[in-house]
Amino acid sequence: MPERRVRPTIHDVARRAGVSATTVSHTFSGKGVVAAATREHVREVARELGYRPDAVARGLRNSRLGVLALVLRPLETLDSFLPEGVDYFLRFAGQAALAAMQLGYGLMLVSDPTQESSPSAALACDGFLITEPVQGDPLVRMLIDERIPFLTVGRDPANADYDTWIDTGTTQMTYEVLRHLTEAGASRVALVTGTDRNSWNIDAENAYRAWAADRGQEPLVVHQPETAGESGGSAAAHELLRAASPPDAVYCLTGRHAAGLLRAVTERGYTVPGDIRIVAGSDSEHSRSTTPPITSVDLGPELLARVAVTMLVNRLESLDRPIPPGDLHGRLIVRGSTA
Amino acid sequence: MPERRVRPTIHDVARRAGVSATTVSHTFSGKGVVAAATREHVREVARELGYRPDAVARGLRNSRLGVLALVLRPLETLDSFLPEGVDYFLRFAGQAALAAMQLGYGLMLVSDPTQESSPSAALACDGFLITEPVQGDPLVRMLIDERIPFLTVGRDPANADYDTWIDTGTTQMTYEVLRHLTEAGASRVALVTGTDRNSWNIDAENAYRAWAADRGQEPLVVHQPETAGESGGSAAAHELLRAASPPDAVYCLTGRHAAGLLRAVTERGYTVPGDIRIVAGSDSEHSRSTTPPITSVDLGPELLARVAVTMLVNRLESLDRPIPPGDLHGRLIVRGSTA
DNA sequence: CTGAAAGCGCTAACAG
DNA sequence: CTGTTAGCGCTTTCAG
Repeated sequence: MPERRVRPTIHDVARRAGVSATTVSHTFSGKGVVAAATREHVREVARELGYRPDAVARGLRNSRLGVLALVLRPLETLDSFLPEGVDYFLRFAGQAALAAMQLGYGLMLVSDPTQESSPSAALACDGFLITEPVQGDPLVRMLIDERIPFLTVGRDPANADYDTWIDTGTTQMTYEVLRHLTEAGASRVALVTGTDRNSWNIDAENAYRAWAADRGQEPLVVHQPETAGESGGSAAAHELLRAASPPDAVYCLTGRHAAGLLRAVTERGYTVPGDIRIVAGSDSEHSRSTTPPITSVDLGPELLARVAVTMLVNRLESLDRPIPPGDLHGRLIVRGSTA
Repeated sequence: MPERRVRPTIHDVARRAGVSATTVSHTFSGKGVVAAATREHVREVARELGYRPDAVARGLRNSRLGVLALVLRPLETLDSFLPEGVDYFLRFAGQAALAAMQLGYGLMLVSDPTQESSPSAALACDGFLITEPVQGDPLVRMLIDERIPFLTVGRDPANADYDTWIDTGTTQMTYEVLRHLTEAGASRVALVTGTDRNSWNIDAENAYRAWAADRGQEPLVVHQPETAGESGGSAAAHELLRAASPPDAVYCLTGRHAAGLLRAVTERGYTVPGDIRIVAGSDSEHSRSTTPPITSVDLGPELLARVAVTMLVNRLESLDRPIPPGDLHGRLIVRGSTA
């Protein structure tokens, strides 16, 4: 490996400028008081030398690296080769990175740092963003214990010890979907959820059960691992069609389950949306490109990400930057599978 | 802001284990020689205390943070609110992050670190990945000068001083698209490129001009800024239709230009693909959801990202991990706009 | 095989 | 306003 050229240090600048290292430090950190003339001179010399403060050394002193960590929980349960159907997380990550940049931070994608295997740089981040923490999430626990600032998108369903989470409005959206299905002519709606114990799955199932109870209906719920993808959807289809009173509408929380279910019921000769209406809880390539395309919930990850980053940075810096306005609760995109 | 709980340091472990800090350091870095029994004991104590080496302090000594930086060049010229139609970069970033994780690295999304405004942590990264560097890219220059390992996806068209770049096969793909259009019945093909001076735009235009010259045809090229999006596509349409001999096929390198162009020509009463065939050089939501859907090149960012990360880490560690196999040159997805 | 000592580049006190 | 001093947590000679 080629040796890195030695970057000029604060001492090089100090010597060349005829001042002390402290003065250089102060002119760059803006902390101490430096005469305007001195400051100008130091800046000038630094520019000549190509000096830039070293973030690592700086971070060592003030434990502030200028980096936010992003943990995309559900990605960790997914296969290594990122399948289609996870638009949500990529859109979230991309937007979060941009927002962080604009606030002067880097955004690092990391896997769970409670795992020994994770890059140790993860622990050095200034704050954490966690999407859809799982029930009793060990990372949330650790961050609380270590007093590291963090924010979760969706809450840890088993942890009441923190309030730094963003409500993604799953309950409300579930009712909206159920209403939509009813209006589209469905009389018996089933639910297919994933098996991760996160608030998304849990809140949706609770809302569904409450709704069913309200209507005096027997709830019809199937669980399939998120990782099962389309074949999980197809398995759910078989299970549902065997039921005592089979559904005429299915709400699948994941796009891949929905796509698999659509294919399975179609192959069995049912028409969609004639015999069975289908809605996906997360919009994705998978839901758009089927025949018919699947009515889906667009969770609006872009806005969610911007809001989350802004809130976290506000916490980090005890500031009050305005939170980007807008509805965090997603919207239903009606397509052929229910229309 | 709450004060962080003090993490145990190497000294805490040393004291508790009755050894010196050096020994602890050695057992964790694997560098020196430590008796097996001692090593076990130290590990044990460290576990009790919840000790994990501090990546920042460690990085200070050996300038190795365990983090890869990813610079998505074209994103920087885009509006802050990430528009639809940039699937490519998000898919690339997501996959790169996963690949990096699996090799024990974090992946940090950063903006150009030659800019003063960028988070200074950016400079501390061990290696850089740059997608589509621009002509005479200042970041590439800087990385060469500073001897920081890097890899570009697409080359810097004006910099022959490095060979650590991945060929995305733009030239070859351009010919493939032109052939496809010809086979679809086109006799006069125009090209719409972006204005960023990167190898993607440049190679495509060169290939197109060579192809036109071969056929003794007058080339018909329009440039529109990437940022212009759909309205850029619509502007291109107006320009092309005014031409002395208007095209019966258009190859738009960006998905958003293609979508705008499709709309504009349709509004003017042309049929697609009857009167005009359209191909987009980059697959995206925009190209899929139009009527008709637009034939597009899927650049395969997932594989590109995995290959790039693996190659970069190999360089960093002077290793020879196998490069994920597969064709890096993208594939054409034929849709209604040419069929 | 183990440990003492000397920093990596920077910043936080505190004196001048 | 500026400089001196003393480390942050870890690694690295180099002697035992």
